[in-house]
Amino acid sequence: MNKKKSLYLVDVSSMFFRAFYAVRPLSSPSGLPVNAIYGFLTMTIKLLREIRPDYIAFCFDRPEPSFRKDIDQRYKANRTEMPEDLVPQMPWFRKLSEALGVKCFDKLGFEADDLIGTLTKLGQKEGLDVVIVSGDKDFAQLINSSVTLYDTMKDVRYDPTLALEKWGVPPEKMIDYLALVGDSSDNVAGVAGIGPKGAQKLLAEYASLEEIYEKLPSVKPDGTRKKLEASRDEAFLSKRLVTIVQDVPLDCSLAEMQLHPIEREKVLPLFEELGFKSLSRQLFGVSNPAEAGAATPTESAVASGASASAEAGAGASESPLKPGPYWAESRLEISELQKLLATRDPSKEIWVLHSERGVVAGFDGTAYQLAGSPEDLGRALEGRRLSGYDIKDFAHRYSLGKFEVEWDARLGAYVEHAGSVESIHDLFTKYLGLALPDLASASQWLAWNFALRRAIESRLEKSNGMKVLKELDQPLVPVLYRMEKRGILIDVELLTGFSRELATDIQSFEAQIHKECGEVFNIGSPKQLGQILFGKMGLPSGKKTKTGFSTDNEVLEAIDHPVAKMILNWREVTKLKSTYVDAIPQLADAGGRVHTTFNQAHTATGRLSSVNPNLQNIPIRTERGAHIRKSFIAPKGRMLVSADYSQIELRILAEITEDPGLVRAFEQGHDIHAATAAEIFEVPLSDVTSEMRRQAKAVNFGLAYGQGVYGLAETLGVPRAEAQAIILRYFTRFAKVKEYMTDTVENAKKVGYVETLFGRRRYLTEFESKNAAIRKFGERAAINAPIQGTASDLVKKAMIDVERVTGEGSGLEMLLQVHDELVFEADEGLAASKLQQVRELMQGAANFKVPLVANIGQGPSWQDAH
DNA sequence: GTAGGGGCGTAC
DNA sequence: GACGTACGCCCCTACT
Repeated sequence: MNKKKSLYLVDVSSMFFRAFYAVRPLSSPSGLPVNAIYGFLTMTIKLLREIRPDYIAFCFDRPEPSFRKDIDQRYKANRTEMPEDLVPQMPWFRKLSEALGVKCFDKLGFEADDLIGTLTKLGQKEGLDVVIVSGDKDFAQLINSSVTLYDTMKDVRYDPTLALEKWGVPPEKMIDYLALVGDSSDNVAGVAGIGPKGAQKLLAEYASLEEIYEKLPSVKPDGTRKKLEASRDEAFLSKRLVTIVQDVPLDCSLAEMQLHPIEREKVLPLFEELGFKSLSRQLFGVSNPAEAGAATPTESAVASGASASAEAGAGASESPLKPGPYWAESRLEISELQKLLATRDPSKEIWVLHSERGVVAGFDGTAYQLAGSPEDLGRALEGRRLSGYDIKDFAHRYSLGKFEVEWDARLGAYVEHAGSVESIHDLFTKYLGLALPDLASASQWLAWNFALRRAIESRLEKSNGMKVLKELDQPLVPVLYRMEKRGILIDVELLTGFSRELATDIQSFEAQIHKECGEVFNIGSPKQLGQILFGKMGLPSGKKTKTGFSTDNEVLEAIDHPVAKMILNWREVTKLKSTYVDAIPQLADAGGRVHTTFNQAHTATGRLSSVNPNLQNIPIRTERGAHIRKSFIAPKGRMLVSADYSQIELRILAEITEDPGLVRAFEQGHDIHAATAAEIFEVPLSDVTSEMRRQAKAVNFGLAYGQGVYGLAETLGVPRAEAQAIILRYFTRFAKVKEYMTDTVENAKKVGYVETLFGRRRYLTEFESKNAAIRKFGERAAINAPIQGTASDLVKKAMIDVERVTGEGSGLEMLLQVHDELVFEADEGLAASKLQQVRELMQGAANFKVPLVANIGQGPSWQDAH
């Protein structure tokens, strides 16, 4: 888990070219185009803060031609002129690099590649891990056991093994490979007619270009020998051109390449000139560091047993890199860790932090850099109370057993401000105003994590978010961890068979559609489909999208032509096949179980989301969809159990609004849609027709989303006036609901956020927009978030309660959460009282006036459990 | 070859 | 523009 020091060598030209194309046109206050500069800075900052090299150098090409032009006049002669908007940005790359404290190199007569080659050699001599940052495959020739090539765009690090896999030749043959293949972007000819495959074949047999030509007579007299003969001179010339020079006379020492702290007084004026306000904020936090909440990282008051001699370290405003050593530091074998913890109170907090540099553990005033096997770490932490960042992820990485969460910074930040929380680096910036906290040592890692905790907690206290964090999100972590670890069994054979059936269906639909349309085209391309249906066939087109005709379900359903039906069928089957039937088995483990990951710090409302695979959108509504639920099964001797809340969001709407009509309907246990229909159509419950109920149901569904007249009219397929009338009657009968909507929006505009009944906040900035559509969107989100969010809080609470009476050894284990539904695996002979207990815990998850109702079903598959 | 936006469709 | 919250597939574009 401990590493050699690293030297990062960056090929700057490849970086800014990528940046130029990747970032939309931007200009500075003075009109200078700055998109490439902006992209370059984003990439650089990311590299500095997330990778944190020990040494780093940026290498630049010079505008003058290099020695390669003297070897061959054609070299790089095919290069198109630099884009007009990039030219004035050129001087800035170097200026900014230097301001950021990065050593820069260029040299007349040489290219960046040669400087990188030379510095690579230097780094190796010094015993460093050298990482070349570039997307250019030419550098593969430099790869060896201590040199890797890092393509930031693809986030791949090529070591000798990966390089062999990628280019089919080992790094030491890469020069010969390039000489054979050539490089069209540099106008290096190579051997005409020989491409990657041919070169790989040759180099599998021969050691080098020289050997190939020495033994040319032994090369098979197929086309290859002729091609080689014809291009002999080009091949050797190419080899000279692609060989990176490793002994450029450079006067430099390693010390100069040490990563320096960013000096804000050098950088800020440049950023200001360029108009990079957001980058300034990102790098340095708010302009007044005092506002950042914790510019002075001191020891967290809650940390158990931490060094008592903590003193305030330097504030971010003085030096963003030194939190000061608050903790003693030591290296520790995990076997030793186990001994150390043996006599320690398990309820006392232990910090655990995972990073590229390994694991840091912290307790009793000491930060330990751990060494040893991941499994041993899992055992050593059994039954402990943990603090860190993304503990669920940590638990999976180190196969934890039982544990509790004292503090999870990812969740803390999420509860503090709902919305996607991805990296801890963003949190350092957001809460501490730090661009580059120095995290080189275990104690520094811990010290900054303490500071981060203090900063987030102080905001949580102000917003009353602590309760949500401590009572809902943190206790949920071990529950979700176990659910993910268990996974759910799928019937792979059933899916395989279904996949074949779907393939046949797809073929037949395709044939019919192509015949009907009179030509073969890609039905999956909305563009082609639109042209055929609305252009060629003249069918009635409906809506437009940004790029052309809309071909969505709604439009197709309105078309009275057999081909429209066929396309709808085709869509359904291809969707099911590609998204579910074929994709899910690929994610199953050896035992046929799939393990989703619940993202607990992502949605705007507090809901969970599910990825890899998403098991929260498994089809259910159509007949074919139900087939897919059939393939989620329980193992022999067990059953699947599904427990879902009935009408949870409408009940919450009733609870929040205290609307007497709505509350009464639930208290009396009426069919809520029928009861709503009775109210809005002013008929006795017994006289409600199915059409009235259908309309009321649509109104009920639309309500929580802030649906308007237009939307309801669309859903119901009635004129706007009629939809308007229905809504009007609804709001007359359920006046408190109307009041809630008005009040919520008004209050949200005033305070900038909305809250769930549990106190979870969602901040809304849409009201400040000049765009009316965006403001309207904010209003609907304000109406919806408390409802959806309260439901989500409630289910989280239920899960925590339920897990206390279920889990390993109980005969009933929770596997999935689908917003208002919990899915379990149960022993076949499980006592009915156990399920009743689950039901009651769900119904009692909150102390509401409105009754909560949960229904439980069971069966051999998820489909049957409903 | 590939990354990202767009279109679309699935769930609650 | 018109219904909230998600994830993920395929297509297309514009880059390498």
